[in-house]
Amino acid sequence: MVTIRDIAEATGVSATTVSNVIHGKDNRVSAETIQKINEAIKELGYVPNMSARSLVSSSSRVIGFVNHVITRENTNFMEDPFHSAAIGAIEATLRENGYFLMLRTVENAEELVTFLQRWNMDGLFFTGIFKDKFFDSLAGLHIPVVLLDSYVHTSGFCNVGLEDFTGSYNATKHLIEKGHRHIGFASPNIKDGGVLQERFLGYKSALAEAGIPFEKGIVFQQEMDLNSCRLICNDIVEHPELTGLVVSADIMAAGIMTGLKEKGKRIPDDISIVGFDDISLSQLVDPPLTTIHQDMNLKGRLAVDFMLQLLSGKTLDTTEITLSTRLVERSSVKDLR
Amino acid sequence: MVTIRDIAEATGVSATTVSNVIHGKDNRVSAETIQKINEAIKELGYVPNMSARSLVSSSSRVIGFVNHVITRENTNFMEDPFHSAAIGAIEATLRENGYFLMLRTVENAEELVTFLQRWNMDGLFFTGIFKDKFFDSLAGLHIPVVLLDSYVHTSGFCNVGLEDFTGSYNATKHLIEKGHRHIGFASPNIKDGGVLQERFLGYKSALAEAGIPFEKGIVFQQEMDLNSCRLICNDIVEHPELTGLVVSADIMAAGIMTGLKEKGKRIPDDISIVGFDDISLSQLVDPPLTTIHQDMNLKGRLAVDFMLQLLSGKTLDTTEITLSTRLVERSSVKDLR
DNA sequence: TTGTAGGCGTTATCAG
DNA sequence: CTGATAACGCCTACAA
Repeated sequence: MVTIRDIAEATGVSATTVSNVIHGKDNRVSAETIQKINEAIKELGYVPNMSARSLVSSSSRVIGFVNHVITRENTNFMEDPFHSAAIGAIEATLRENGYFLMLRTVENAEELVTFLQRWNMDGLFFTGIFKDKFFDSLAGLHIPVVLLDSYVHTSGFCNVGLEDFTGSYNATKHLIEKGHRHIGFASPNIKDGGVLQERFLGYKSALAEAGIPFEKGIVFQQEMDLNSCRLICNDIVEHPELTGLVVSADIMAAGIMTGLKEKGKRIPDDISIVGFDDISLSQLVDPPLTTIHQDMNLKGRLAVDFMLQLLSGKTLDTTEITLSTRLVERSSVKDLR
Repeated sequence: MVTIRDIAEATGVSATTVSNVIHGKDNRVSAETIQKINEAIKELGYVPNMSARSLVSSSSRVIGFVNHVITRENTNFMEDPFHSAAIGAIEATLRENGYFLMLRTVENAEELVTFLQRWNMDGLFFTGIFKDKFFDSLAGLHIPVVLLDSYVHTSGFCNVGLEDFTGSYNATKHLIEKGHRHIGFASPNIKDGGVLQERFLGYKSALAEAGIPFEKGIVFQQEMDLNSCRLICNDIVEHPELTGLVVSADIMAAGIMTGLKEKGKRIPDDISIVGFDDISLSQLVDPPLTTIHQDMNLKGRLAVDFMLQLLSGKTLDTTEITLSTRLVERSSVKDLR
């Protein structure tokens, strides 16, 4: 390993001078020396040792991407196409700015704090649902934290979110406007304070506004995989009055469409479906899915924007961005009027 | 930050002793002291500083996951559902074994080496296509390297791959057995020495074996997104003799199915399609896609197995695992016989 | 413009 | 059993 001292010896100067050149403190070093040192750095292939740097400067240039508390065994947190899209965007932008990305799932607050301290992370991205209690342990750490899709309003954290409520409200309203009156709601397990709850509330709100009584019996909660979707379909066909379904995730909508078709139901003739997310999949299913669009790449980029500002020590004017959604009409909704 | 010295002072022993306890060198410390120290560690919330540890031990417990050389702008390397699935599996297993995962895309060998040295990584996962030249710069680094889906046979690296050739051969053969004679091949851009090339060769081989002449004109290469697939469909319909299509990725197969349907073609009645990968999507499209199955989670886990063995300094009996594939018959292939 | 000294937190060596 | 000491590579005063 080539160290700063090797460069110093090779060029006949002190380590300090080399360090100064590396950090661009050009006013303290003669142009000639700078030249010489830079050449030696190239020549010998010097690369700064981040561990050493991190140790002395208590900044590591490492940013963590931490994923929700794992509940089930076997949860592969990358399976969600969203996380992956966001992470990709985040890695790219972070890299351009000289930061490094560490990926981590944690099961509890303790693990998280440990993780942070081990590497004295410079910042943290969070996604998924956390209890408020979870965040309390973070509050004392004063390190930049950017949340993705969080509804835990802990002060001091930035958040890039989505109009989940409105999106889902619009999805439901769309069905209502097309003449539907019996509209179910399907979703992965709805947890308190999460994205899905907002979407659920949006659905209920649209119903209420239209004077349609909410029925608990037509809210279906299951995992997102295909077999779970098939289970939901068993329930759905027990409700022949249903003409429409709001689904809080496209993947699930696709699964339900498949399940329904297997049972001989036609979409949208027998049941209309509106999804959420507008992942590429929604254009690939048959019929193409009417859904609520969101821009995940943008979400990732904005999250990094926040992070970079936070890291640079700026005080922010806003700490909360809520991206808007829009309905994308395709062919999975039938006009009943 | 609580340091080892804080613990030492709190318990009235030396830093060395604390260090010994932390590393389980119990034979060198009295049971009583151990007890005391462990309590203090809990009490004060001591967490080892990895930077310091890494600095002195020249091992960081950081494993890098490096993605292919980026060619296009805008390439979001997480968009491929495979990478994400593999990464998830890798992170989980690595974590269980006390390692940390850093994600990184690099554009050239220099960047890679720099990245490695900055953190003196303990190991490296690679995915995507690299030129041999790329690896040469790694060879001198003697750090454990595990490749995913590589066909660059540089000695000293482990690789977890797939029977790409055979899988694609079987896909093609399946169509032939069902009576198809005019079979096209669609794929993302086929690069030399990559997975896709193998799949392409498998296709050609099956053709040759059946005495079907290979036709360059019915090999379609495009990006994987829907619009590119639509472009392919324009070409496909120019070849009315085509009854079957082997597609080297399910996502693309799904896109082509959509494009074809938009043009009024029925699947499988007008054209039969066989995909590759068996991602969940393939069960969600209509008709469900006949495809070549592979287990991506397993791939990730095996890759970590390799890595852990390498890290423990073992000499391996095998350095190459090739996972097998199998044909999953669904409904996208018509029997022409 | 350049150099010296001290220290970041940890571990290994060697002595008590 | 326990502890002092040096070293890992780098950075930041402070001196020269």
